[in-house]
Amino acid sequence: MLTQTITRNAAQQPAARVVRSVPTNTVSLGNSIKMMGALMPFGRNAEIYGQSEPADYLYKVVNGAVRTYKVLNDGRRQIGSFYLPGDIFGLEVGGEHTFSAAAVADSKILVIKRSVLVALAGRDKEVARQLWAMAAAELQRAQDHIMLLVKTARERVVGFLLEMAARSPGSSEVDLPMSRQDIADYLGLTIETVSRMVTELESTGAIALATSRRIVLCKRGTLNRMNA
Amino acid sequence: MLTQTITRNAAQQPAARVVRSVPTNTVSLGNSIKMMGALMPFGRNAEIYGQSEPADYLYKVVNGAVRTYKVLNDGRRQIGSFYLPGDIFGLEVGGEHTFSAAAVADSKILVIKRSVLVALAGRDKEVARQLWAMAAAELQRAQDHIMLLVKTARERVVGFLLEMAARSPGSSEVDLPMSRQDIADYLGLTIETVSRMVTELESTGAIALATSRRIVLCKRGTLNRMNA
DNA sequence: CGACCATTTGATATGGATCAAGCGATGTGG
DNA sequence: CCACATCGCTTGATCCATATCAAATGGTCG
Repeated sequence: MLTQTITRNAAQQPAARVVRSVPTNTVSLGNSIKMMGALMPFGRNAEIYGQSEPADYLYKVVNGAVRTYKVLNDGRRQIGSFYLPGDIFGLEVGGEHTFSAAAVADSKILVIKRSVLVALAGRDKEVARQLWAMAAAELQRAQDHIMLLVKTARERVVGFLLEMAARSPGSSEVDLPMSRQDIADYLGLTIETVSRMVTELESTGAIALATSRRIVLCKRGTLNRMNA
Repeated sequence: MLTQTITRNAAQQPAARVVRSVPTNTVSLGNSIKMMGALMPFGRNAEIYGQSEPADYLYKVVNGAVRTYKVLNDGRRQIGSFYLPGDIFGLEVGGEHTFSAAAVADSKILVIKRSVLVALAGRDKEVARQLWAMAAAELQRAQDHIMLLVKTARERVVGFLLEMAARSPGSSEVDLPMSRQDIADYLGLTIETVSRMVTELESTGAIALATSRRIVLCKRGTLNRMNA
């Protein structure tokens, strides 16, 4: 075992906790809610929040990408989810974060005070509905992840690519913001196995690599069939 | 692959959908809500609801045990969760069930109309809070499950036993209502591997088997350490 | 008692991990 | 602007954990 790769130091940006009196700008959260929030930049690998810190803020990815993850006692890292532009993360049901969060690439993140939103939800049915929808999305994500993790390496990689494609604007071409190591830690595989599976898919013509991070899904039927 | 074991027919009890004018009895749901519901018996392996059926009811295990699961195209079965007495299941965020549910052993299940509860939640803050807590528990379960699935076979089995122990009344002795096949399908392992790991744990004295379904956790420290 | 089902045990095969090295791109300092 | 270090990714060789295939054992119910 020992997938290692403990996020090496990094964090050159101020941590999210240090949100103080930043100039508030009105931005849309979810679909219809207009919320006050602070737009913060995070450098690649910068920590946004840590596991078991109080979950006082919600975050919306404006651009870039974010991963949530846990590091086990022995150093193995498991990525819980990736969040792409438009996605909201950091919503916890309990009082504190169950995962840590870090920027996968340089990102701009909208930071919203949780208490504001929760208070609002108490009065506004629509806000409450959206909070529910976020929790729902989170649960769906986790359940889909479970189904991925019991498959073969090939199926996991295919499943991952299809998932990313479904979440991307141009659905036939995927731009992966994360490294092979991130993918490996998400899929419970090693970096070598991920790489080999990608190579294999390419050699069968199921996908094509514009660059190692930019993948074209050629044979959608084949891929969908492999997704079992 | 091919863990197979497609739940063989079974279902000798009327399906839950057929809930009609059953004599309603008042029973406690969660902690404080008193709800109208129908108590229904389900025989071992009887289907309670099927995947992608409308989620019109909530269910509370009164006694026995329930599994939720999905069957993949190729026949592999993945169990999402086990529910023990006191647990509530069947709450979906969307309109329909994302898993199927079946009784692991002969069980009595309290069936509650969802619409009644949701309507009530609109008026009663406490009910709304409890619905939120249920969703939270569900998410927590899924996330814990993800962390289990990336571990070694030994760790998964240990993690499973500790989880079951934590949820059981007498915490040092566990009565497993489910078969080895159920455990295997929950952990993403084969029945043989589960059996071997149990045998191994027994031979090292970490656990003892009263019967194959009744397990005593002897060396809790050792087990916790293996749980990484 | 005998049939059936769940579980265990054994022998072998294999998918993915591990160890190791090579390669290409990116950026940095001289 | 080039030389070189670094980093991310790929490729290769080997090992090992778990799956697979097969059979024995044990418990339960008619």
